[in-house]
Amino acid sequence: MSSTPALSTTSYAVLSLLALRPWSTYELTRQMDRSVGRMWPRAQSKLYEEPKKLVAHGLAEATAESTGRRARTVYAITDAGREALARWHREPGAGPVLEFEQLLKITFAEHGTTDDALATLTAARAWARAQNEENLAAARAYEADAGPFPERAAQTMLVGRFLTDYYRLVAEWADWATGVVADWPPDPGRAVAVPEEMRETARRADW
Amino acid sequence: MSSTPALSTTSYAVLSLLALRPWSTYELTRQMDRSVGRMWPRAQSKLYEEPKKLVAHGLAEATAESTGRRARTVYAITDAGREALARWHREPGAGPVLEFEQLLKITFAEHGTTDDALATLTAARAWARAQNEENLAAARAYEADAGPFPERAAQTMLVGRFLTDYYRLVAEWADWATGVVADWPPDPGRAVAVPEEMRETARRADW
DNA sequence: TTCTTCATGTAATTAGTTACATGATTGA
DNA sequence: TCAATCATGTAACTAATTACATGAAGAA
Repeated sequence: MSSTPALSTTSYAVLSLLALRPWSTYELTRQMDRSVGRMWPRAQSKLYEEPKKLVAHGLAEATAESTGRRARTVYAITDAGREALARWHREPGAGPVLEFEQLLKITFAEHGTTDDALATLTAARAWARAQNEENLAAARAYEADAGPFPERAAQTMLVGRFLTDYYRLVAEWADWATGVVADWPPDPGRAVAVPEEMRETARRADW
Repeated sequence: MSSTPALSTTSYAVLSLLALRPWSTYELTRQMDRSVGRMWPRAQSKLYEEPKKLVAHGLAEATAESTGRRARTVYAITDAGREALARWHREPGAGPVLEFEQLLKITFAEHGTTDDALATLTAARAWARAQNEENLAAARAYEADAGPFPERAAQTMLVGRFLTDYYRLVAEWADWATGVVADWPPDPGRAVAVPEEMRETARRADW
């Protein structure tokens, strides 16, 4: 009845990090940027709230520390927290949710110019390249046995494989689409679908 | 100063649909489910708000109709709306944002059991299969020249190709990961990364 | 004629982002 | 010693979701 608000997936994401080791809130935000944010992106300020919720539920403990006259809070998981995590893992979870503004623009390309569409595709390509940069660095680190949390390499590899293939998918799609759009007339409203590509698309959907 | 709230990507998504033809709000929600929702998923109630915002900005017009004693509202784009769309297309837009709870669970698989992880992967596989079902139906329809908005086939194909490859990526990843996890001991905390797969992951990231 | 599903909409709530503020540390 | 960046946190706001409500149309 009295209510600490219910736990969300974001709560479990933070709790999962706390299961690794204690972190200060700022450290959590950094870690989120690098790792978890790839599959569960959340704003920094959210990461200042969630640990408080975890404490209210008894899943984490807060310790007040200080650097000079400035306070900081370090959070650690509790036994109840580990149990809550285990329960969470027993549910299969939600499938991927994609938000892709650039793809939305391509969908309705006829309201812009062909050059607009090409620029959009170039931006998508650049995005994939930039994401992959960090990904590649991480992969190399693990190969050289220098990745963080080496005892978790098995899990990290599963995730790394997905992300790698995902970034590559975006890049390859953007390259292919650029080739297709390059043959469009200046007004995309007059573009005609290439029959061979239509067939190939249908073929790929058939598995 | 006085403020109709600013336009969001969701606003432009709705406006793009209105550029195709006028729709009632309910029709918009159906259309969103089938097409645009794949790359820009939004709750139904949102789609009742956005058109009002478009009207306030002068980008759409509302017409009150009725079915019996029940009112309904049909929205149509204005010339200013088309110009706004064209301006929107001049900006390259944001890259894809992924939210993938199942991948998050796999990342921290050590807090559940190996069976939990396998169940999560099975769910991911099923999700991809289900999504692809509709996708395949649409691809076949276009192949048979029976898709909606045939004059937009060129754009539809670009988008269809991305989604097809994306769903397939999820399925293939889930299959591969299932094979890997099947060899884990019951406690994923004791799982060891397969060196050959590590190398392959790094190799794939290198493009 | 009743049940179910389609169709239409609003209200309440929550999740999340943007913007701001400021102390500590480092390096030019 | 000043500027820049790292570290820490809150406040205000907005976007989005969940839940609800109810009329119309078609099926049993």
